[in-house]
Amino acid sequence: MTSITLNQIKYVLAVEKTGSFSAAAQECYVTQSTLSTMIKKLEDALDISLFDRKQKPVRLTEEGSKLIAQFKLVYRESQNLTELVQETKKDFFGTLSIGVIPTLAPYLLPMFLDDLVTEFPDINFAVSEITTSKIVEKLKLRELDVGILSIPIQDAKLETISLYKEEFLVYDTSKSKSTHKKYKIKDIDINRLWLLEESHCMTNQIETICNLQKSRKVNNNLTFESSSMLTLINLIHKNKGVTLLPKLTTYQNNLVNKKFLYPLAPPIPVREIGLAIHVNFYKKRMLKILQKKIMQAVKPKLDTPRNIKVVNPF
Amino acid sequence: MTSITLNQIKYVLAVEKTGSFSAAAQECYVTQSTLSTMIKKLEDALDISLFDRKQKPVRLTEEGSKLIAQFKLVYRESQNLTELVQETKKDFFGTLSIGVIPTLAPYLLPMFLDDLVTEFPDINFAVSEITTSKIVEKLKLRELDVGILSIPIQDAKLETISLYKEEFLVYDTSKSKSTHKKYKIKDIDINRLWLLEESHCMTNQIETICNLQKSRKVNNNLTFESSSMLTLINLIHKNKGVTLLPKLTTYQNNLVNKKFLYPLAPPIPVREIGLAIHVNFYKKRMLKILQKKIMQAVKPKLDTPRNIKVVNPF
DNA sequence: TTAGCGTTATTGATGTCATCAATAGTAGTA
DNA sequence: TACTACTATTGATGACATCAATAACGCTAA
Repeated sequence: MTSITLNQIKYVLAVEKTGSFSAAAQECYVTQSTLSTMIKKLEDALDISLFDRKQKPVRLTEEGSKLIAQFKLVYRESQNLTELVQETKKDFFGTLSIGVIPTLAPYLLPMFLDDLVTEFPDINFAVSEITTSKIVEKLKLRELDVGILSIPIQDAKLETISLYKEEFLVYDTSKSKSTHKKYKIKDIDINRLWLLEESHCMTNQIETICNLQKSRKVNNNLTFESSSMLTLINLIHKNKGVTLLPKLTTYQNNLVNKKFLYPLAPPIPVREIGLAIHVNFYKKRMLKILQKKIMQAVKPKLDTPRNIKVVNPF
Repeated sequence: MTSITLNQIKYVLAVEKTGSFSAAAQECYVTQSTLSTMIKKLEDALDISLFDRKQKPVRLTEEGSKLIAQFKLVYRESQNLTELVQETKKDFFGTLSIGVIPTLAPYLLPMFLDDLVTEFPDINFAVSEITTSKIVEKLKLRELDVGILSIPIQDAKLETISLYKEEFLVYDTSKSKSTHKKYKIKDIDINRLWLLEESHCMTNQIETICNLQKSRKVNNNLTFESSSMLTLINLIHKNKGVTLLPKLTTYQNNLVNKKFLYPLAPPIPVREIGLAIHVNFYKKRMLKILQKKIMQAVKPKLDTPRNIKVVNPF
């Protein structure tokens, strides 16, 4: 024996309201025969006649009258559940912990974070600036919800969502802009190349672009290790050095002097930035919001060149 | 998009309670895969993850936690509805209007009515003693719920339920019992035959049994019209008359002298008594109760002879 | 590191149920 | 009697729930 369904209840209430099977069927967007069959099926299951069809309009039986209030209550509460679901989906609440790599945080976060925090006041955003390896580790331990980093990353337990592609520009303080139209990779004076310490993907990416060997030293008697873009750029200024900068790092960045920026010749090396989550991450809707906010903030500031080469961060 | 079903709610509550999909599946008497699929289906429809499967035991998500109380409420109210249905089926309430023919009422009603009224105090029994034609008319007008009468009756709008068959006995006050073993139809002295007025089925039945013509007078200068069995029998006593009596009229009836009763030879004429209702009568459960009560009261008091002939009441 | 175990997810086949179109049946009216 | 409006019934079909089998995953012990 099958139990009462909410659909059947809906049909019963429609007949009670309209006093007509055919009108009720219209209200429920089914045919009259469907509604007739389903109400009969319910009556048979209950072993109770709910309606007296011979009366015009159709009326409840005495037994039907005794039950109708409870039918209404069940249906109302199920509607309340549906409404509560919709409200729950509208309201974002809880905590979203975000890890951002240091070569992104200073330029990307200001682009969207204030807007995000304002629009979703009930969400507790916990943002930390950590390297890719830390992000991966914490994601896997489920101590972090989402990372914003350079992709692809290869880990079976993680999943990534692409946000945008960002070209590398040459930042060469030894030259003036009028000298070169397009800077070729081979034009880079690797003896003046400055990089962040090795835990940064961007470092790996630049080394890949320039075909550099690992464990390279800048000068014969100097080992430079810093995680700070600020330090890096100031040293470049002082020593007429050169490095590669992702395009967004140069956007509205007073630290970077535009006259030392050179686009590279195609295929233009780019880094791809995305979100990373654990495969069983369940706050999917917050993720979507984050994704949307970032892309909305970034897209107007980036062209997407045609002839590009995504540089692997490892 | 399909809406939430009570079955899905049941599954969700079982998982919330047990903290395990497989345990919940057992509780719901379905396989784990069914339960897993259906909960996933619900989550997809709602676009909300209700459970965090990675925790052991399985736990509600924050969103799930916000919704679970309402899930419980809907389910509880649907259970309340089911319980109310069962209660409604147990309780008999309202009015049952019963029409009984006069040749039955005096002997049949005392057999079961007190028992019936006592057992179902919430039912309002409205019993009236009226002839078959009045019963038929009122049934069709829906002014009467059920008639107790001699069947068959032919009417497309009515439906009958057989209760029992009741043999006719000869009641002949001119003879002593030792004279005849079995009374034959042809032995009836039709000149001393007394009958009720013509609106009574029993009168028609006796005339059919005895092959009498209609509009017959008892005596040359006397027209006898009465609806009262009491009058009939008293006149028979006074005039050494004869009539046919259904067997139940003779049961524990001090008015009838047993020594004047004679069984008839086979094929024994019988009248069949039954219930009549309108085809759209909906108080079926009360009807069943009435049927049961009558048959329980009558059956021990009637043998069912083998060689019988049902006499049509018309 | 591997094997084993317990648990959840997925998939294809199958049974069950809801639905519709067509039509029968009913009652009322002109 | 014909027509109309309404409810019931029936067979075909599409949608859905279910199961068996197996994959995938995580944990633990050897």
